[in-house]
Amino acid sequence: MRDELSDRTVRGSRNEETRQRNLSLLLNAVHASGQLTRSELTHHSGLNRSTVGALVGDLVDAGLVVEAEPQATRQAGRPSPVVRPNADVVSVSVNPDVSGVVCAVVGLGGAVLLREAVLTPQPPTPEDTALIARDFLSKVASESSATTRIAGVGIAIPGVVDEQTDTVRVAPHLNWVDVPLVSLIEEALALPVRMANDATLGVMAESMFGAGAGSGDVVYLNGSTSGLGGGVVSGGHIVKGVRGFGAELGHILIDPCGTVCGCGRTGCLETEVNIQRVWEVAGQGNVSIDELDRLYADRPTAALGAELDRQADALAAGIASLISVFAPARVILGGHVGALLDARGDRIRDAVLAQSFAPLGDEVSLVRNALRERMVPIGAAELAFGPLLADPVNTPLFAVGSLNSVAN
Amino acid sequence: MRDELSDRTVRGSRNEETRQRNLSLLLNAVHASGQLTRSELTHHSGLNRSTVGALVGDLVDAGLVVEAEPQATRQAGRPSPVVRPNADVVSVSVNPDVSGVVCAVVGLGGAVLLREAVLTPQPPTPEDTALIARDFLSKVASESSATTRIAGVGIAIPGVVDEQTDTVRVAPHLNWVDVPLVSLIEEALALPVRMANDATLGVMAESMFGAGAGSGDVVYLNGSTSGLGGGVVSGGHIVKGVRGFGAELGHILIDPCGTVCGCGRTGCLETEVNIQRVWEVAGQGNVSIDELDRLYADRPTAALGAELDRQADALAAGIASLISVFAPARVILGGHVGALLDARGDRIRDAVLAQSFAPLGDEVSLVRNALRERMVPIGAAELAFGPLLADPVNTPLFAVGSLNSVAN
DNA sequence: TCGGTATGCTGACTCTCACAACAAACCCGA
DNA sequence: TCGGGTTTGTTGTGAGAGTCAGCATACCGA
Repeated sequence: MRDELSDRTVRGSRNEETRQRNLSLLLNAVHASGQLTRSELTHHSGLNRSTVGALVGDLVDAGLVVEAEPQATRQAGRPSPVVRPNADVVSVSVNPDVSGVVCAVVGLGGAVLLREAVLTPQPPTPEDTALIARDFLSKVASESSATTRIAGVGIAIPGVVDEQTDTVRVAPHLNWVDVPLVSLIEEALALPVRMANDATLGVMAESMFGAGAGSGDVVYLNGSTSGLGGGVVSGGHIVKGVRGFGAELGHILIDPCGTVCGCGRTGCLETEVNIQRVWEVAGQGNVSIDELDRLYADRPTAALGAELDRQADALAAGIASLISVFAPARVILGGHVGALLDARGDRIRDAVLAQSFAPLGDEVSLVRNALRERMVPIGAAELAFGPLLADPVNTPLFAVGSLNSVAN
Repeated sequence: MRDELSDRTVRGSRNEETRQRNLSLLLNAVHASGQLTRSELTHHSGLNRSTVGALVGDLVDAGLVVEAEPQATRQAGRPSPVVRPNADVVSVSVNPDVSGVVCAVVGLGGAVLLREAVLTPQPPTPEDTALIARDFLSKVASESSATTRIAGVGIAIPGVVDEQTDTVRVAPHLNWVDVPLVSLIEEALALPVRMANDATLGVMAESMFGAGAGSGDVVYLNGSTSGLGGGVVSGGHIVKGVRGFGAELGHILIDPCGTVCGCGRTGCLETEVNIQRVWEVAGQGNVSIDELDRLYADRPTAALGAELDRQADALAAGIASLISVFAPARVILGGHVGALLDARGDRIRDAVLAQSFAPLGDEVSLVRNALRERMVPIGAAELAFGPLLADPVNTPLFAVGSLNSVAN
C-alpha cells in the first residue's frame, strides 16, 4: 500500500538522487556564472575530476551545456575546457501589467534574447494575456533556429498568486480575481507553465544575476503603477509564506494617521510611498518610471521636492522595519522607489541608519536594482527553468517549431 | 591544492552522504515523533524495508535509538518493532535572563528531564552564567546514570547574537555588550556549545513540538521583561538574516507618534506593547508573567482594561504587518502577549482580520504558545542536538560523569 | 487449522563516486 | 629545442549505498 507521501515529508535519498543532485549542482553553477572551466567546477563542487568529467558529459549529451576549447591562460598545467550553458535552451516569460503584456525569451544563463511589450488600451484580461502570449510564441517559433528548445513558461503577476491552486487570487490593478491563469496559458501554448508574484520573481532574478548576487539575504522593494511590491530571500530561500501569499511588503504599517489603503488598514507603506502622489504633485499624470529620473534631476519644484522628502522618510521607516525583521545584507530598490533612492539617497540612508536597531543597520547596503527592465523576464524565466535546473536530464524540453515534446 | 570551500558553495554529494542523510532523516523523524514503528519509518521515508532495517540497526548500534517489542495492534500482518529515541542522550540548555539563569536537561525526543532556575539579585554577568552552568552540570553528573551521554550545550540569549563570531553582540536587559559567551562556557564545561537568540529558539521549539507543529510557516512573538522578541520559521527554514541578526520583530514600526525606543526610532511594537506599561497602570510593579493571567481575569480596573485594549490594538497592528510579510499559517504568542491574547483574543483577532490584505489574513490562526516554560529549554537543546541530528553516527557524544569524549 | 497479509531478513544486482595510473597539454628554464 | 614541473583529462578498478526478489516470521480472521 504505497500511500502518497504525506504533506511535507522529506523522502529518503536513493542512490540515483546523488547523481541528480550533482548534475543539478553543476548546471546551476554554469547557469549562474555564465561560464566555468571543468577544473573550476571540480574545485567548486569538491567532486573528483573523473566524476565531474562524467557529469559534464551527461549534460553535454542532454544538450544543456556546451564544452568549448580552453581559453588561453598564463598558467602552468593542461588547460581546462570551458563549459557554457547551451543558448538554445530557453524559457518564455509573460508579464501582464496595467498597461499591457511584456513577453520575453530568456536563455539558460540568464541572457534576455528577445523582449517585446504589447500595449493594451485597457489593462489586459486573462484572455488578452493568453492571446498575446500565443502570438509571441508563434513569432518566436518562426524566427528562431530549429535547435531551440523551450523549458517552459513563467508568468509574473502584479498581485497575489496562490501557488497551491495555480490561480491569481487577486490582482487589484488588473481587476482580476480568482483567475486560473496557469491552466489558461497551458492550454493556449501547450507548454508547462508556472506562475508567481512579480516582485518575488524580481528578487529571485536580482539575487541570482543582479545587485544581490552572492548574498542569500536580500530584501527587494519595487514601486510601480501597480503599487508597492516586495520580495525577500532569506538564508538563500525565497520567503513565500503559505500558498505563496507572503512578502506583501507594501502593506507593512508606517503611519496609523496616514492614508486609507485598499487592504483595510490606514497608513501602509504603499499608500505613503506612491507614484500617484508624485504625479499629483508634479502636475503631470502618468510620468513613466523611465522618465522619473529625469524629472527628479531637472530641478524639481519645491512642492515636488517636499513630496520626495516625505516619501523618502516614509520609505526609510519601512526599510528600517524590514531590516529589523530580516537583517538582510542588501536592500534592493526598483521602479519608482529605485528612482527615489537616486534622488534622495543620502536622506534615506541616514534615516535608515538612525532608526535601525543596534548592529542590524550597520552593514546593510541600499542599492538600486541592477537588471532594470530585464529583471522580471529573467525572474519569470528562472521560475520556468526551475524543474530543469533541479533535475537536468529527466526534465523534458520542447521544440519551438512544432511545439512537440522532444526527448530531453 | 585543496582550497577551503568558497563562501556559500554547495558541495557535491558523495555516495556516503546518502547514508548520512538517510540516517539523519530517520533520527529526526523519531526525535520529532517520540516513537515510530520501523514500518512507519519505511513508508514515511519511501526507502526500502531492508534499507530502513540496516539504518535503524546503525542508529541502535550508535546508541541513539532503542528498538522495543511491537505494540499490540489490531492489524493483520507481522507487527513492526517500535523505534524510540534513546533517553540517555541529552542536551543541556542554559538561559540567562534578567532575573537569573535557567538551566535544563533535555532528552532526545524533546522531554525536559530536569529544569532549574537560579535567581540572581542582579542580572547575571557572563561569569555568573558560566559558574551557574558549571554547578548545574556537576549536579547533573552526580545524579544521572552512568549511561547518560551529552550531545552538547545550547544557550538562549535575550539579545542579539552574532552567529559568525559566536558572541553576544548586545543584550540590553543583561547589560551585556560584545560578550564571547560561547568560548567562555566551552572552557567552563568542556563541551561543545552553541548559542542563539531566545525567541528564535522558542519558535524552533514550538514549530517542532508545540503549537506550530506540522507547519513550516510560523511567526512567534514573545513578550518578557527583556522586551518583545520574535522568531520566524518560513518555508521550514528559520529566518536568521546576516550573522543571525534577524527576526527582531519587536522593532517594527507601529506608530511614529508613539514612545521613543532604545533602538533609535519612535513607536516600535516593543514600546507600544510592553509589560512595564501594564505594571504602571496596574499599580503593581513586577507582576510576573505567570501571574498576569490571574490579574487579567480578576476584574481589572477600568484603567487597566483600557491599557489592555490599547496594547491589544497595537499588537494586532503589528501582527497584521507580520502577516503581510510572512503569510504564516500560525502566529504564536508567548509571555505577556500570550496572556494578552487570552484576555483580549476577540479584539485582537477581529482587528487583525480587518487589517489584513486580501487572502492573507483569512487562514491564519492566532494561538498562545503551548510549551510555556519548557519552550526555551527545548529550543536551546534542539540547537545543541543540531549536529547530532544532521550527522548521527559521526557526531561525538560526551559521558556525563567524566565529561570525557566517548566514541559515539 | 489454514489462508491472507504485512513485515523482517538475506543475498544478488545496479548505481555512483573515489582513486590510482597514465596520457595530454601547458609553462619555464637551460 | 628539449626536458622537468605542473595541472588536467581519461580510463579501469574498487567500495559504499540502496533496490529487489525470495523466503521466513508473526499476526488476523474464518
